[in-house]
Amino acid sequence: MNNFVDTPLAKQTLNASTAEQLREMIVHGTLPPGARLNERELTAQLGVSRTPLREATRMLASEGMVELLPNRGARVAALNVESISNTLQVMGALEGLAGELACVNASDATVAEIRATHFEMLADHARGDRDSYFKRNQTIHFMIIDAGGNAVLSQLYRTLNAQVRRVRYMANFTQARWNQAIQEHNEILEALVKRDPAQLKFLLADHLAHKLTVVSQTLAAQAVVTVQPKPPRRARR
Amino acid sequence: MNNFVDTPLAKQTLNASTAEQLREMIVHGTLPPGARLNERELTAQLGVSRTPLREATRMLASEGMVELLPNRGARVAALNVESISNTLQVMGALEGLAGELACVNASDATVAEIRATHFEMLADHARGDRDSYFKRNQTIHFMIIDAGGNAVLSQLYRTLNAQVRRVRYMANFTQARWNQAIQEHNEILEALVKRDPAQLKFLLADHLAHKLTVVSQTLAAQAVVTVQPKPPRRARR
DNA sequence: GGGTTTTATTTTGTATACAATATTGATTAC
DNA sequence: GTAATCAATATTGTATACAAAATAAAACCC
Repeated sequence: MNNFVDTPLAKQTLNASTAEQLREMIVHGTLPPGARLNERELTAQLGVSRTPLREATRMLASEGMVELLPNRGARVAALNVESISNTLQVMGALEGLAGELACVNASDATVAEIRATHFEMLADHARGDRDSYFKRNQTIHFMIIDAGGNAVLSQLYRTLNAQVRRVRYMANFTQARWNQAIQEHNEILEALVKRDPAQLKFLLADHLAHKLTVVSQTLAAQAVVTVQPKPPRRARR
Repeated sequence: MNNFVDTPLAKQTLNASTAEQLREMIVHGTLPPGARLNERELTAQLGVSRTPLREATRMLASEGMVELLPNRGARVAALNVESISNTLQVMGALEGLAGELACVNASDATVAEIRATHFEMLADHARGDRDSYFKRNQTIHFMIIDAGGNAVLSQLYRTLNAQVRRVRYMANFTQARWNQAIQEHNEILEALVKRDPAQLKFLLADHLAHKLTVVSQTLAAQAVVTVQPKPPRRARR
């Protein structure tokens, strides 16, 4: 029941794996919002030539992860409150749809699996294991999305989710909010088990709206985004 | 109030303009669903080298317009009932969200402009001018989407819409359905003017559900998709 | 003839080379 | 000193060259 199946040694083209690495670096914050993607540096760092690197950046651009500046290369997309708020709004609409679909389309086995994962997440909460909780939480949301059986929706949701993951909002995640989130998840599961589309839709949208609040606060606190320092330049003859 | 502002002679990079041309060819049907994108042929046809062409196909792949087959190039994404149905469902959710947002965020001037365009569309209907109607109809939907003021949503909607536009469903668009669509649009406008989010959301989702019906019928009629014939091969010495 | 292996050819993937644009440091003018 | 200008350099955009894989024709076998 793992959605991230991809044998680590799976042979793929360089542009694809480069795209993955770049995504990783952007989500992880190694390439912070606004940072220029210098081709010379990145090719040296990733050990590939410019061709696959450029193809990768083009893909990321279409995903909204980077911005293309004609004749001036690419930079990591900014991460302001507005863009994240926009993204979360869209994700809310998608989750709502997914919830409706899941109530209709999900097999009993799938619902059972979501339920099981839900309890594992409760265990994470009880232990106070935030890292594990976040992963499990993500998994549950992906499971609900996928349970809808709409591949376009699943694909889109993952792309948008990667954007949001760039915000590191762990710090602003208080115990009180955590407890509340758990309560929301209990209700979400209940609606799913009851297969109540309207209710599940509402709960998921509501859940995401709360997330928006937390993320907004975090972004406001983080204030201005990081930009990369510039290296010195070789002297002229 | 034109959303398609892009000076035709605007100087941009070759990969961007190539991507546009490919999109055009795919939406227009020159490159039918399932067709392989032969780089040699396309470079000759478009007068560019492989580098910008490949960057363009990578962008289209991330948009969902083409599929990438490792070591076997790219082909135009298939157009079956399922994928289109999935896309329209997502568009429905997005339109619903946009409707809610538009009721809250749209300026009176914007609503007035949408209203004006609506009447022009009624004129198209009265004249039986289908081409003009379709364009105007598209414009109105884009206007509502944009009126929500969520750039992520607007961008996503346009990408998905391009997919759907690949289905040529003119034939299956009966006069009865046309009349009904006009009636739906009347109600949509009314809800927008009244700024009733819930109602507008419902109507837009409903409107798109009807569109799904028509498109599904068309696809069922079109049956299996076109594939390109293979050219003969030069004899061996 | 039908199926399999071998070899030629095409096609794609990646690296590099060249061209155009942008940037930056130095130089100059005031 | 500051602003404008200019030239060196870096960076990006595009074309081509080379390598690897896939495909298709031919040769072979039975």
